[in-house]
Amino acid sequence: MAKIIVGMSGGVDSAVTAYLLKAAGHDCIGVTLKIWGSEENAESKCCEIDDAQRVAQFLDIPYYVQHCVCDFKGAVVEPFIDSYLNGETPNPCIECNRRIKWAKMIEAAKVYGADYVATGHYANIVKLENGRYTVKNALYAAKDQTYMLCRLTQEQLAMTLMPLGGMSKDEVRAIAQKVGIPVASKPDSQDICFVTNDGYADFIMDHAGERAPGEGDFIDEDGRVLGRHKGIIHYTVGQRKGLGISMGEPVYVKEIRPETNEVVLSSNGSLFSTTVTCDNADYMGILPPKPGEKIPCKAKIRYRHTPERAVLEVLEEKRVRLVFESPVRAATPGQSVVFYDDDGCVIGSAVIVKA
RNA sequence: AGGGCUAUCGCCAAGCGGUAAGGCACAGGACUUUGACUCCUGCAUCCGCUGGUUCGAAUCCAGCUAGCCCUG
Repeated sequence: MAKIIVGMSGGVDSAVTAYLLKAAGHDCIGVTLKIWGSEENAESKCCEIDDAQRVAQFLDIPYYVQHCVCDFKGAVVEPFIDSYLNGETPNPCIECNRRIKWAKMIEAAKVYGADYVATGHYANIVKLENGRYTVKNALYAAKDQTYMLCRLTQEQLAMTLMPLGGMSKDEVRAIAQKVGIPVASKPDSQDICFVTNDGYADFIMDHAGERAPGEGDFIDEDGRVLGRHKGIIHYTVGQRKGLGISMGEPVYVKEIRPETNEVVLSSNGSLFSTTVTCDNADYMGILPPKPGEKIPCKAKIRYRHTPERAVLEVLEEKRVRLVFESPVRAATPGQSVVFYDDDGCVIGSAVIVKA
């Protein structure tokens, strides 16, 4: 029997996690990180305190709320905005997991003298033969969340439990249903949690102030002006909808150029690339490799992308290049690429800078 | 000023006397931790205007209007 901090979002997954651990005889403490939102309403979808509290009460476990709005702003929201202003499409959840969620839960574990922290993520934590910890694909690929967990540290992984890694969403819901957990039929959350109602663009415009970018030109690959865009932050590479421009055939965002405030449009065909250059590399299942090393792997270009065969080439300490066996579509600057081994274990990750 | 050509949904575009294809864009929905991709559904009772010929016209005729081209 262990003492475990269970991160509770107010959703079904974390509720079932807490239930399972308690049922297994562990001493659970529910914790919700209040990450965003004002006093009254407007809570983030990642920390619906009311629901989380009801679940904790139902399960009869101690429950605490940890306030970390300030840290969250600095570690997640600011970089998120900067990234968009820079023409990228960030994955804020990845940074949030490492720098806020796990950091805070582990802090709480120390405070409450807990041995582990647990979450309702669909992933498995494994200790490899080389002694390192990593996350391994969930049994059911549809819900696999290893992508968002790719930057957790060894220390964090060493004391984390994810009991849902071998379960399907249906099984989890069934358990919640059977046990009578209050949020059993609550819909899955999606979208970035702190962007509540207005959507990304408004959110960024509200927070960017002076730096908010204005309208600019849509151009084709040869530089010809095709029309006007609403501002760089409204677009992401590979996007088709919402361009409002009729070319006879579908056109997609190929590139975003913050320096000139231009958005380059192209056909679907020219969105594919075989090599993807990344920065900010981080390693999980292996020790950081040396420049010049080449590591065969399977890589994911975005959250919903089935891993594809590639070779990871280490260029510099933090800089890598992925060379894919077959071209990948719309590699997007700002998005993380996660490399896996053949067992579905995370080798490491990096952030795309250029396709 | 003469001559020629064109005028169909926001854009492109079929249609050639028998009762308005399609693509793009757009809207709604499904999926989704990229407002992404993808998928599903919807989207001109009307063919520049006015008359005429026909059982029947966007399709033929006349006039008008607009745009383009050529010749002075």
